[in-house]
Amino acid sequence: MPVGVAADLVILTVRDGRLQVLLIRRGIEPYLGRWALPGGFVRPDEDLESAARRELAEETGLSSERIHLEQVATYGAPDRDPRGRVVSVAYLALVPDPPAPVAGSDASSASWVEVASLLQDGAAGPEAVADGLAFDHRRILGDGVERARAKLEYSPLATAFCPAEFTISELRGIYEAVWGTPLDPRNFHRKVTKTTGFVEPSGATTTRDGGRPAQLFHRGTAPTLHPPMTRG
Amino acid sequence: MPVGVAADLVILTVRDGRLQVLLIRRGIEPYLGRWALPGGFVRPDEDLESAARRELAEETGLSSERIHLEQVATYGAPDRDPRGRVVSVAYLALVPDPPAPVAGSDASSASWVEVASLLQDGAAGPEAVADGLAFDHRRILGDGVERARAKLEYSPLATAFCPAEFTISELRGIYEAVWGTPLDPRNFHRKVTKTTGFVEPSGATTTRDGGRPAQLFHRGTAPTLHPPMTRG
DNA sequence: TCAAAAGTGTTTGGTGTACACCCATGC
DNA sequence: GCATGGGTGTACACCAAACACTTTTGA
Repeated sequence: MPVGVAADLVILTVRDGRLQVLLIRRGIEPYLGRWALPGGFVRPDEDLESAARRELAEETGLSSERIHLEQVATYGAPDRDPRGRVVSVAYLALVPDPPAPVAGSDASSASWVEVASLLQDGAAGPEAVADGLAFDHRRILGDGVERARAKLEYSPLATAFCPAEFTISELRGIYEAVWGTPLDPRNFHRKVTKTTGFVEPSGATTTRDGGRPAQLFHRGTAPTLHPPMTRG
Repeated sequence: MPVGVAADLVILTVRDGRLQVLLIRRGIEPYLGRWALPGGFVRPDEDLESAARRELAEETGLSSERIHLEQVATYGAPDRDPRGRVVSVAYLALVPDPPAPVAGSDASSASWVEVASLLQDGAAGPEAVADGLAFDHRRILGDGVERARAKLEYSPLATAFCPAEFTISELRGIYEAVWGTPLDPRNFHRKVTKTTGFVEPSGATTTRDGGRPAQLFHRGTAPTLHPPMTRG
């Protein structure tokens, strides 16, 4: 059975207060000209996660080491790729805001696209993005986003969207963008700072968000959140 | 790149109040004579989940349709199988208590093994089960069990371990076996019956557990639990 | 009548939510 | 001073843990 194994990436970021995903405009058939998740085949002696990290570096130029990357699921319907049997292992990557708008490596171009416009209920309205994503990438994107949303509740994952130092407001902005709901700034502040190991004060302050100076924090060490954050 | 794609199964049940997993005694090299998770290669025109269901039926004789089955993760380290490159998609199956003790299809034998004895901290003590599981199956088992433990909290998954009709005590026994902690029978009863959509009374009662007759319930329709069950 | 398990009531402390209020800066 | 966002205090509702207590069966 000749089977290809690919690693596809759901690379998420929060820009302008909205959740966005990195997509590639396909330069070859099938699905020429359509948007697709970045990815590629796993090499003969390459681990699955190594392949995902390599693709991530190729597409974003990010020296992947510090980027959060986790496996989401594997997709293997026999007819998911018209070229033949391809099993795709999907990875979720979370990157802090201002990663270079990306350099197209081959004849394809990449860009950040708002997730909300891709996941409209119903089959990706035509007015959204062309005719929707290539292959089964809409489903993969949906699963990846759902994973991210769920993990924000019980893990400190939201900090993976932030630069090394951030304010509580900025962290709240991540939650609001990913969940799509407004949160009470005061209760959020209390909750985050009282959950041990979530964030730790760096001592510095900033006024970049306007108003009274805000304390800067960096990620804590807790692997899970007790108690969890609750969705609006 | 010649790559084999396999589906491996973590088949869990609760028997005698303890969490057990179905293992196969390997009849061929490599790892001849060692315990391993049941599984096999995905066929050319077969979906991944179909392959998992087929293996499940072959190993347990269970007409898989009503069995809970979900994908857990995919394992693809280049050296995980000495025969060559094999990427394995692991599935978690939960079966109600008394599935036939299994009929060995080929030269191998299958049996239920207590999970606790396989996952002792440290590298599976020698006294546990032979020299531990074949391949990277100990890790796969660990991931599968962790998935099950986590999902009991926020989903009605525990009912997948139960027959069509069950008492609240029996359901509690599932939680206690999977989590490995005792739960207060009174608070558990209240919590389960008050969480809408978790279980629904069938009207009948039974005294099979001794004492006062207990109401029988069947699974409800809620996909998730609000509020979640909490681990002791 | 007793043991055993089912199920209910009640108390108590913790936690999430809503919102009033004060603080520290830029303009 | 005033607008803007940062951060704290507090009242109330709800929920979970602990456990006393009643109910209904089999032996």
